Amino acid sequence: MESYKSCPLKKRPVFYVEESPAPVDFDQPQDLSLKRKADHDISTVPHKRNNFVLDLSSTSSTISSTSPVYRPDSPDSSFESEQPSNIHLRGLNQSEIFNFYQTAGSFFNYQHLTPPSSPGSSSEPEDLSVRNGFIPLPVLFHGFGDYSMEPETPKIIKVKDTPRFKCEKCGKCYSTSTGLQKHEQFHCPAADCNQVKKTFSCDKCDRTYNSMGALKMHIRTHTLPCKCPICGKAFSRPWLLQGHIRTHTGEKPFQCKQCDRAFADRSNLRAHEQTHFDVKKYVCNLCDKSFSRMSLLNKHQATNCQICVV
DNA sequence: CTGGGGAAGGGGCCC
DNA sequence: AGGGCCCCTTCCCCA
Repeated sequence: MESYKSCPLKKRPVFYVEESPAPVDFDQPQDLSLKRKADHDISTVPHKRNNFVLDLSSTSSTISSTSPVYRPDSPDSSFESEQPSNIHLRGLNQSEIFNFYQTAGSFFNYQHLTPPSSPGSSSEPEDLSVRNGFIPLPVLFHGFGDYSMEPETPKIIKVKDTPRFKCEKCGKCYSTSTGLQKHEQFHCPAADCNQVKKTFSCDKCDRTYNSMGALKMHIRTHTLPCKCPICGKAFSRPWLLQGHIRTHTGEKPFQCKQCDRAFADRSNLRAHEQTHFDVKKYVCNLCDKSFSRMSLLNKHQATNCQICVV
């Protein structure tokens, strides 16, 4: 059983529940949209303590619910307040129970949902195939008090288990392509597969970045979309152009508090301010001489520091 | 030669 | 996703 507790809600795998008595159409891609469907409006749920029954004894997979519809993927619904209080399995063999856990565990997204042993494993759970006609989950949902084993007359809703965006490596399902891309790129901390993180490389210089946004930002250094209206010099970012324009206007908005000097660039002011200190920011750890800039320290250590050179 | 200033590049974060 | 901003860094020039 995978836990997605550490995943942002929208990035968790989503299992889709559709209110319909029709047979499951496994050929159609699952609609995993986070947008609330009109016929699934959570506002129609009269109470939040639902009894769910999964019935796989018929040809179509169904979940029965004593309440109209539970929509865990509704963006407006609170996971904490709208969890079903009971789930009952009916007509399942050991393998089907295990499969239910594999899917419903992600669907309901509760780390509290303890899976049974996989079929054929050494630690077979007790035979729960018949127990008042229903199979209770060994561990239900913490914090929801009603653990009655007797569901009320169920309303049948259909379950589709065909994900639209599925990770081919680990099988996790996502509601959107971007969700899957994020998963493949960075991986949920709770994920147990070990894919290599995807990188985005620049076609022009082969530099690589760990996000498309970072790559796009880098590409601007090649395209240089920001042009100076005065001299025509091009820059990668607007604020670089802004700083450049100050060289034309002579504007120096960053003034030193220690002296009267002013600078067009904040970083240059910061470097200048270091010159006022007896002990400057960048200290040689061998001879204790300090410098206002790292470049000076590096230069010192490379050529001038007698201790370093020796 | 050294230190400082000017200009610019670029990653990361926040909105 | 993109812009703005912060911060650090680098390169070049000059006194």
